[in-house]
Amino acid sequence: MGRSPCCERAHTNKGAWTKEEDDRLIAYIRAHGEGCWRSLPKAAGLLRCGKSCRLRWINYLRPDLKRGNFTEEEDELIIKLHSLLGNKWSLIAGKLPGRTDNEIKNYWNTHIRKKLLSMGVDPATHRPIHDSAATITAVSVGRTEEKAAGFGREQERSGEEETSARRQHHRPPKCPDLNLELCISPPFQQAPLHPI
DNA sequence: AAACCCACCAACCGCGATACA
DNA sequence: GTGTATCGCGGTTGGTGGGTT
Repeated sequence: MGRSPCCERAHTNKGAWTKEEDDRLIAYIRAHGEGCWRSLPKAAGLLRCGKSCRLRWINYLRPDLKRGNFTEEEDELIIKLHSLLGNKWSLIAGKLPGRTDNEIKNYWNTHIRKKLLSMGVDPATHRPIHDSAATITAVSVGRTEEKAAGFGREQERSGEEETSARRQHHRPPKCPDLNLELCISPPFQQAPLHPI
């Protein structure tokens, strides 16, 4: 037996969201709050699967989203956090109020990667590209050899990988020399939307 | 002006983790 | 303790718009 589909595909919309769908979703969450994504589409009168609703809300509709260009400070913070955490985009997003994991992931892949490469830094390992033995990193934060080897190999896109990052899923990063006070929490806490 | 290329980003997919019966 | 449903994450895809030839 396989995993059951997350939604009934025959009766769900796909692709770009319409204004009306956005409005419905916003209105529903304002009234009832987040949660129970599975049943939300039906309750909100949306022909979407719960996953899609959740993504749309988190990545686009949430009122506390910052949007707009990333600042230099945000750039540096992302690089720093990535050197420590690897592709743990949700954790990184947790340290950047108003930014989403998807947004940061996209930004990394389109901007920061190139920026680091142009600086001669391997975005996967945060080491100088032609200095394989060096322990110097692009950012001046402490990190261990073990982490350097374990993180960021995803960029090879060879199928053989995807592994290390995934295997470390939800495992706290080993950073004995740093206390970033990492915790899993929504990127930005505001007063609850729903009056309950 | 048209065709092509490229960068960006919203959205989807698959899977592991977690909750719950 | 086990099986199933649901959530949440990271990787990937595809549409679109802007730039270039």
